[in-house]
Parts: sequence; C-alpha cells; structure tokens
Amino acid sequence: MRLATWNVNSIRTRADRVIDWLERADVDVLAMQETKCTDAQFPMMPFAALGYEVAHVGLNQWNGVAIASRVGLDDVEIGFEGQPTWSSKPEEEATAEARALGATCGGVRVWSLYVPNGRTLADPHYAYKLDWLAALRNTAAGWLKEDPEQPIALVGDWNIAPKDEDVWDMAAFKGSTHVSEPERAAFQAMHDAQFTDVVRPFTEGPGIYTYWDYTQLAFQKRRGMRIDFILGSPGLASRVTGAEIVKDERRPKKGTTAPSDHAPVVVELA
DNA sequence: ATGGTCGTTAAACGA
Repeated sequence: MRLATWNVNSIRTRADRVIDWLERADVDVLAMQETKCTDAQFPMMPFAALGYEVAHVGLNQWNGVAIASRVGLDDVEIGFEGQPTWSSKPEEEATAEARALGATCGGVRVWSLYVPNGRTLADPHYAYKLDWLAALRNTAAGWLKEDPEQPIALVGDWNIAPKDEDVWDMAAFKGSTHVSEPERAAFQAMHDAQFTDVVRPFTEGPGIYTYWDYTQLAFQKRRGMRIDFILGSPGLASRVTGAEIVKDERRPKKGTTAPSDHAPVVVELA
C-alpha cells in the first residue's frame, strides 16, 4: 500500500495537477491539506473517475483537509478528541475543526492534519498551535493505550522544521515560528508518544525539503523547508519499506496551473 | 527595492 500526504493549496485550482499525479504515482491513499473550499465545492468527480472515494471537511476558503482512498474509506471522523478551536466566533470554530480528518483505509487509521501556522511567536495563533499539538499528542497517545499494535499514520503539514538542516538558512529564521524550541519539543513529544517520522530514514540529509515559498524564486534557489511529515505508530512503522519526497511536483510546468508550494510525501507499506 | 508569489475574493490578508 502506498500512502501520501500533500498540501495542495486549493484543490479547485490544483485538481488537474493532483489528478495527473495520482494517475502516475500508484498511490492508494492521499491525504490533502489546504483544500480551501467547502465540502460542496470539492471536485469529487475526477477522483471518483479514478476509483477513489473522498472524505473532506472544509467550511470556507481557508484550511480544509481531505482523504482520497481506493482501498476503502471507513469510520470517517472530523477533528480529534480535544482538538482546540481558535475562536468563540462560530465560523472560526468551524475553521479550526477543518484541520483534522480521520479515516480507516485498507486497515490503516489515517489522519490528515493541517497544524496551525502560528504566524509569529507573539501572535495568539502561536499559543493556539502549541495547544493544538499538545492535544493531538495526548489524544494519539490514548489511541495507542487502547491498542498498541494498531497501524496509525499521522500525516500532513506540521508547520514545524524539527532540525536546523530542515530549513535553508537558520539565520533567516531567527526569532521565527516553525523552528522555535517549543514547536520542536512538541514534534519530539509525538515521537516520545511512539509516533515516529517514517520518511526521514529514507530521505536523510540537509537540503531535503517539502515546501518552498512562492516568493523570491525560493524553489530555483533551493531555499526550502521540511515541514510535511508522516508519523507512524509502531504497528505502522514496522511495515514501512520505503519513502520519497516528490520534489518534481513542486516544479512549474508549461501548459498547466502553478504548482502547490508543497511537494507530496509518499510512504510504501508492506 | 522593507518588495518579490500564490490563493482566497474582489481590497486586503494569510501562507
């Protein structure tokens, strides 16, 4: 089974590229983030035509997560237990809930996650991000307590660069989110709860990124960040036989829309 | 050059 995650930065704009890649990549389950549309606006038809079922949650032009699967899509769950909401305003609460979607696909529990960006260290969104990650860790640890063997994949855009080598220049990120000690501690806490990065062992080294800013010719200048991850429970990690970051999908192509600013990340399971 | 590029939706604002 091949499982992938991709922050698509609008599925309506990107459907042609996502579908084109799905046809070529032999991916069984694709988790998407930043779909940027409502459930009614999600372009279901091209996925169905390829044999994929899709679950999606999105209530406006921000956030939105989805899971497309051709190996079954059961027990769909919007949000995880204890997931913090951003605001008391109803429409923004809904936005917060559109950051996590769970489903069981081919016997694997898959969560498509769009971790809050945090904006700046002083912004209330930063505290929200840390709260969100703490709640995820606690809830996910609870799942493993119930059944330590179950294969669970926590995949998506974590908006954290865990290591210095995961950004193109640490000096450029001084005082910024994504590299702060509390964010990195939150990422490590997932590992302490036995959810480990199953892609890193197959994609080691500096200069291996999953995201490149649209501005300043960042992709061409190789100025990227590694912020998209697949974390696996022990029952999932033991089945991993390979992984890749599909950098080519970040490349601009003639005759089609702009690429997402993120590349897909794929893991192969026995 | 205190910008640059994308996406949303129609003037900013978020990433």
